[in-house]
Amino acid sequence: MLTDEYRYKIFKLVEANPEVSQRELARKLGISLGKTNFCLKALIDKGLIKVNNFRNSNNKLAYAYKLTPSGIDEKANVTIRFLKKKMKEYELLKQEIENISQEVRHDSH
Amino acid sequence: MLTDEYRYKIFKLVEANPEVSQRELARKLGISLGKTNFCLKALIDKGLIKVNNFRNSNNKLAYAYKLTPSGIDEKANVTIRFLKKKMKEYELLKQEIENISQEVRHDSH
DNA sequence: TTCATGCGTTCAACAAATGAACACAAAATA
DNA sequence: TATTTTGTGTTCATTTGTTGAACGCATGAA
Repeated sequence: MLTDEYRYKIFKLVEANPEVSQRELARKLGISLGKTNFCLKALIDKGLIKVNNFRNSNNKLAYAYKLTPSGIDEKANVTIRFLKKKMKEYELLKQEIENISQEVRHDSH
Repeated sequence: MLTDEYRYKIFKLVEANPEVSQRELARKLGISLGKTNFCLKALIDKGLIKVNNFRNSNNKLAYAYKLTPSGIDEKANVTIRFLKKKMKEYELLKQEIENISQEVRHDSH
């Protein structure tokens, strides 16, 4: 399942390091290789990321994942969406902590 | 899967309203009836909650879920554990929001 | 008696995630 | 050159977690 969390993180990681492998991506995302492949391919299929084969400094064939122009746009959108979601979570969490703290104080007195 | 979140919420809901049905519990927990039954039974099997059959004011047979003495102890423990977990989440979330906010500011300038 | 309601319980079906296994290409080694 | 090793993306059977319709049962209502 491809959520904004993974959209955001994949865009960010790929932009920072286009030569990242799917295995390393999986490790950094904290998810399995299979899911990483699924999410990444979804972004590729939508034309937001493209795959380049290129020769690196050692003349070795390597993969590079690059954000397309629409991918760059989408990264900005997703980042804002994800941030807003996190800020909402933050407020809810703050309230929940206050509520539980009050329960704890109340129960122990 | 029975996590501290549901342990905490079930203890709290059952203590506040022992006559709650599993369907109402499910609704308040925001999970399915099957999962509610699974979690509640786990707490019953551990001797933390006991089931009473009793006659209510209309002489109708009804169920009541009551925290046992060890259940009351465990509720206090779980509440503290859950609160600590939420406070850790809170700090992580705060940091994450700061990081993303900075990215957004940086990218748009 | 018969029907309707509401209870806990079950479990087939679904959804999501995993990671071992695979085909392939390049590099390293014999 | 030929062979083995390494590292890539890809696949998919398996596992894990969740759902909610369906069931048996007990009570109240008709």
